[in-house]
Amino acid sequence: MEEIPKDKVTDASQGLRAIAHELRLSVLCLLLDGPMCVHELMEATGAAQSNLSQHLTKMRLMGIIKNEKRGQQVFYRIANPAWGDLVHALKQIYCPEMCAISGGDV
Amino acid sequence: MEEIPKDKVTDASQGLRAIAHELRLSVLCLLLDGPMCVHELMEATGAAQSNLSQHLTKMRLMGIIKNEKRGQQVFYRIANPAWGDLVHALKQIYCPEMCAISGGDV
DNA sequence: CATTAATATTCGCTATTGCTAATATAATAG
DNA sequence: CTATTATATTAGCAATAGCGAATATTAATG
Repeated sequence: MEEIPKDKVTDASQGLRAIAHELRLSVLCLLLDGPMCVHELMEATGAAQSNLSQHLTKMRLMGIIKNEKRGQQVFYRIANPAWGDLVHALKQIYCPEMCAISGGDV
Repeated sequence: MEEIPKDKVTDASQGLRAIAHELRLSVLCLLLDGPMCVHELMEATGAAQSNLSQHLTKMRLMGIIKNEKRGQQVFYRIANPAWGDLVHALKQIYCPEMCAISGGDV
């Protein structure tokens, strides 16, 4: 494997912390399907408004998601599509049966 | 995208927490190249023995790594190779220049 | 058995995280 | 301007995480 410079490991570990939370990971997964506004995320997750807002702020400050104001609503979207690959890898680990691996030697 | 059951999101977020730390992520990356014993990890990371041991224990309890005793040494290895894919996705996000994507439409 | 090397565990402390309740801001409607 | 809706921010607290120092355990060696 490639050597990763120390400061990149620092960045990456901080990025991981930003999604290493049940609610924040749920939000990330939801946003993989496209942008959503806060109250849509509230309904989808069942989270309290203040709590959700704080988590969204944290993810935004860590560069995971971006926001865009439209009228009185704020839409959030994933900043880098590569997070989709990471979530996919996570699925392979925690719900392999969902990934339905067609061909692979054990 | 596929819907992920809530309990799987819980598991996955806990798994992420287990690697969302600079030292633990470093250990994960090191172990991607193969098993290592504790003092090798100490040298490679520069971490204090007690501290490293605590982090290894945490990762082991979370099922990220496994250990095997050989003599008075304990070797650690990654429990699921799919963590390599996840680290790869992380590299795409935090050090894209290292991934040297050959062909890809922007 | 005594010593040393490798690793794990416990303790005490500080720092960080996560949550709720309350309050603030901003846009829109009337 | 007032009220309402959508979202953000702040404060205060409980829970968790992370660290070093000290101690315990386990295996090898003499």
